[in-house]
Amino acid sequence: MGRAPCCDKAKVKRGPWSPEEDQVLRNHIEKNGTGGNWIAFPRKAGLNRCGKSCRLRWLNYLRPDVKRGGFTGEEDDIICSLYIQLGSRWSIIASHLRGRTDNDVKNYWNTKLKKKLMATYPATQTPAAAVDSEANCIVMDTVCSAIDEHERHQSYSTTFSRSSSLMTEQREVRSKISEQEGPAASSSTVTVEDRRSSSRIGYDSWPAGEDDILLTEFVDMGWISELLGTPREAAPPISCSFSASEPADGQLSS
DNA sequence: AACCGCACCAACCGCACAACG
DNA sequence: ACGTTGTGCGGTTGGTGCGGT
Repeated sequence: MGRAPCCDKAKVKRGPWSPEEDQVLRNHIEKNGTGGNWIAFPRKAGLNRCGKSCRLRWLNYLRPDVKRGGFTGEEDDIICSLYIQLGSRWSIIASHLRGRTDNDVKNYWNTKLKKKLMATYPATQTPAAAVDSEANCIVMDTVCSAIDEHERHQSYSTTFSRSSSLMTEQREVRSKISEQEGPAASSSTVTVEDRRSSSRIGYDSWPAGEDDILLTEFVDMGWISELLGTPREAAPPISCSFSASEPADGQLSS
């Protein structure tokens, strides 16, 4: 037996909210707050709506800090970058964008951003950015696998196998550290160096408890802006070497 | 003017998980 | 420890508007 529904769907109003309903909901929250119980909320507020519907309406539309209007190039970058790292964790992605809701971000990705990227990088095309910079190679590979794990990743797997092997390598290092030091100590750091100058251009730690390393933290995501038609200064071609290393405090042995 | 297809986005649905008794 | 309930989330649907024919 499944769980009981949160409300009687035959009795509550559904569909688009009227301005009057919006006003009732807004007024009640301004005076009393949400009350900490959305199921009971519509009865208290005098709305003939499902509690979940009230919650959604407030969070996605009526909240005073909800930002309306088009997404900026900077927001595009953030969404792409986080999607690469996290996948469709829309609530987390939205939390990095002031005033945007998970529903907004999800709709924007599904209707616009994904199509833009797919159109810019058909499976048969070798991205110029990838030729110039290994850093961008890695990002591109991850984008492809994130957008379409089967077709795209296979298309690029030969050219960009580096990122896959790198991820595997990182997991193996972490696994070894865990074996030696225990799960609590299973953290490491990763540096990215410019081979020409041997200078460090990227750095991140890999804290215990994190499932995956966030490689894209290191690389300039500006190329995504270029793809999407919001140009910014192009990153110079850089050769990168990735290596797992001990944290600065040297507590761990590899 | 009417129709059609498409894009957009608000809203819904169902599931997983957390909180609580 | 377990069952119940509320919340949050991601996937999906359906209404609306707009452009093309």
